[in-house]
Amino acid sequence: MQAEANLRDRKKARTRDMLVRHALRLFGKRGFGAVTVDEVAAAADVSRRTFFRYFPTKEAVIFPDRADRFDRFQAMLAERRRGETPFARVRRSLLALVDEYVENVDSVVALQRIIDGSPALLAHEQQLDLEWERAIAEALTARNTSAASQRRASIIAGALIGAIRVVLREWIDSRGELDLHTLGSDTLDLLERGFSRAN
Amino acid sequence: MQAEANLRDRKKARTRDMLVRHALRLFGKRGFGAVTVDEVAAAADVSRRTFFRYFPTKEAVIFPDRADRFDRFQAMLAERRRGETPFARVRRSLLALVDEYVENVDSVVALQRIIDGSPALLAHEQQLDLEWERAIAEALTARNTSAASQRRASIIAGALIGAIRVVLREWIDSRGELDLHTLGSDTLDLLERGFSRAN
DNA sequence: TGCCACTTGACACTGAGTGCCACTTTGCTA
DNA sequence: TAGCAAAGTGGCACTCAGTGTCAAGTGGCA
Repeated sequence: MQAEANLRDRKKARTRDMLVRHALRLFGKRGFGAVTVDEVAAAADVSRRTFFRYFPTKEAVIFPDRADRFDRFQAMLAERRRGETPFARVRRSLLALVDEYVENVDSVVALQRIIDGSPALLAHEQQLDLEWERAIAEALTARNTSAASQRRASIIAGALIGAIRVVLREWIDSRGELDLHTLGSDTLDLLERGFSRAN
Repeated sequence: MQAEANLRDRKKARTRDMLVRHALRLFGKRGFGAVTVDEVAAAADVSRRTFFRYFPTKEAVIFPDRADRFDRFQAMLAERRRGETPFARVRRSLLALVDEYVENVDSVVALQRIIDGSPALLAHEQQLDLEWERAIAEALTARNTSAASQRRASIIAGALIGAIRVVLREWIDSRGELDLHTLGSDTLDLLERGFSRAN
């Protein structure tokens, strides 16, 4: 993104990276709850106060680049193709993210192990999903802005996120053994066709 | 439940009730974040330490009887009727809760207003939904215990909870103007028949 | 080089949550 | 009904997350 950056910015990026790296290392070794922010800061060789200048909370250091992924997802949603239904656009955007996950199985699995060890992190993770739900709901609303239509879009978005959460969880629990692309595709089919149909 | 209770138990119930009552009052007036546990405890005329003997966290005092509702839901799920499909059983159990909500619109709306004012409470609320998701997934699994079948049940449960969350939210935002029973029923139809069908 | 803006560290403070212990209240039995 | 054991409570000290403030350090740029 920012190929050119002055020394100041490079230092900041480096500090941030150090904090994330050491946080993940320590949390992975001893668990999220058993490591204090002081320790993370000390490991990254900055003061405790500086940690909180880079991350608003202790939890936030665990989710350093979720915002980027979300941005990519939104860019995908914005890209409209002729003859593509709103739902198809959401499907395409979601499935496009599959490769990102598959390519990083190991780190995703390791991260999830840390998250599962802390209710605070699990809660934080779910909060982040709300953004996705809103984005999907918006993408599905199209131009028809009747209240009922908007409601329907929101409900579908909620169901999608709920289902996707489970699918990702299953895939991670299988340590990447399952085929995430098939799994995701089947799940979208399931929701599109309805539970009552044999699929 | 426990019609007979000795003095000790009655005192405990009373203290707990006082804590909940004053917490809701103070949070409702000034917001969750602006009220300290000390103040709640003082209002209920107990020590801060005692507050934490009744509730594990500050958040917990907001959700005092969710466990009861969940128990009732599970009891409903356990009640099997002949010729009833698993999905129909879930539908019946969910719709049975509608009246509970409708009867208490005002307190539900007031509570939601408090919850919406605090990310911590929103997160806590979502965590509680996971129990429901697990219960529904279990109810849908029936006897077929193949991995694929269990996965399908979990996915459907996730989608259901995701959709229900949105529906409840819409209903609360309407301050109970919408017909929750119709809304819930339509939503279950939507999921059962699939998004692609015109409903 | 020197000035300005940005970044950092140190310190003090608030509030949530926990362990511990002494004290009081309640239940129960001899 | 006296007295003991158990349950409940208050107070205190402590850890840790998170915030405000300010002085000192460091890089950008003319």
